[in-house]
Amino acid sequence: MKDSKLKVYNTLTGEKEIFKPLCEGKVGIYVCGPTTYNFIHLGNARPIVVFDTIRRYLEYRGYEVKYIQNFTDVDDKIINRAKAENLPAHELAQTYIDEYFKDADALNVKRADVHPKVSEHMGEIIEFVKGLVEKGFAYTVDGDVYFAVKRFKDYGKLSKRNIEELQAGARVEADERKEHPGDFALWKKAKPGEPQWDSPWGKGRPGWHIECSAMSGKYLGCSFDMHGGGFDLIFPHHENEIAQSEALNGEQMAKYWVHNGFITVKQEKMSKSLGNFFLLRDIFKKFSPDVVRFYLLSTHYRSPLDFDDEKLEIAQKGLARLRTAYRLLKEKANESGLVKAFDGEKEIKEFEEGVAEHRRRFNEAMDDDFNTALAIAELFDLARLINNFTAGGVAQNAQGVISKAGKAYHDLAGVLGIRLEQENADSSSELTEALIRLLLDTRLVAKKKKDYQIADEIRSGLQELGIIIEDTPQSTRWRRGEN
RNA sequence: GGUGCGGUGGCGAAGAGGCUAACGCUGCGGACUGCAAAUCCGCCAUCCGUCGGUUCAAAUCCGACCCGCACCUCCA
Repeated sequence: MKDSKLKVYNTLTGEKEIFKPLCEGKVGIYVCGPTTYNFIHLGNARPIVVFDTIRRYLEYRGYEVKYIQNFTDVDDKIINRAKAENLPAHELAQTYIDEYFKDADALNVKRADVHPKVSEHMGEIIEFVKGLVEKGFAYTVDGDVYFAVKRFKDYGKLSKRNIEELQAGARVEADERKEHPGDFALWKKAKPGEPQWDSPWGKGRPGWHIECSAMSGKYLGCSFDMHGGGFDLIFPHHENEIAQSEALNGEQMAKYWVHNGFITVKQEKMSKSLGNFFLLRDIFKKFSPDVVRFYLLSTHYRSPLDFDDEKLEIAQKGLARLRTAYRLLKEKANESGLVKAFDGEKEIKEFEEGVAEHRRRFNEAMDDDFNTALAIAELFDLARLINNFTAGGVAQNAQGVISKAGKAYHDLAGVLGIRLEQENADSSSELTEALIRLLLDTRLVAKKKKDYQIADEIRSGLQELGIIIEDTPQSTRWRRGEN
């Protein structure tokens, strides 16, 4: 297998570039995580799943990945919501951090190496702001500290705008105290009743952007490999992070800036302000987290992805198809010699080569800017190949290749975080399984007597209970319905 | 107004100079089945927003235009 080159689209340069980590074999990734004032919605889930998949792929390719995702737990929205609910802000934030993990775990998202919180990094943040003031990139006005965009010559390089344009298009009224309308707060003076911390400029709290600069620096260093988030973070959030970090450290903050596209609803961005958002846990009532993850990866991460139930139903069917192939393979791997005396050498060889070919193409797809849509297509092809091979049963002499193929198939799906083993949704006790078996045996007797009415009644009765049965020449197998 | 992204079969979605335009869903035909389910096989875009241009060769490059979306303000 020749080692192809991984290419990544870099927002900074606007091009797909060969991925070359700063330090060979190691990758540092920082992803902007949620502001924890509510359950996460589908739009929040996309970057979480996308970057988790990127991480998994890099690990699969042998990189040692250090993955950081923050929680913004000090913020206006949290404060407002806490007030409304009459709760301490930190308590509210912690609640939704806990809830975040429930959703993310369900989506099969691996935990980051560190999930830093703003509230636990005040020291680093204050030091950072102090540094910027000392270097002359920031100024103080009445307890607030602002970053002066005009003093940072590269300002606008990520979002491709210049400072004059910003001024022209500004829709917010200029704050008279700022040197330039584009200047943003590094530190905000405390208002009564709000969470606050001591600082050289008096009591206050950090601005939004500074946390990511301070925390990424702490865990990944001044310069790291990849920084990710949604498209809407390019400006102003990431632009400002770059300004802060590069002004202070004098070196490039992150080498690759990676941004995912939006989830849309009827072609419009899903967002809180439009009110057209869907909470993940509401979607989970109808579709399993695995289906949601599969759906999110079925389109390239930079393209917009429209949401509606029908799309999820299609994803559900697709995932079921992949799982069926795996299930059948497992089954055949245990039915050795049942149907066939032996498989032909030629067929076995072709099958093995086919599997290797699909793995190669899967890698190629992922190497091309993490093209999960294409990678999934390879999974479908692999499923068909497996179904074909196992169709007539698998003989003893092919058991080895079939279990190897099963492992390869399972591994590739795992790179995308897709679980081929359907978890037993609810506890199916030994007793219920035995009872189902008993019914199926009874049905077989009925079938032998050609009493199809009884046989069909048992089948439809089980189906209503969510049990789907499939007759094979040898016996009858059963499974739980799709989900 | 500025900046960026996109328009591919009934639907979704890959492909970015040259093999029959992947893959999934749907539909149709067939195999298997008592009937199903699952699976397999076959068929379904002379064509890739429109009009020009470059080229031996273009969904793929260039130009103009039309349409949609996003960012420029908290937002993943």
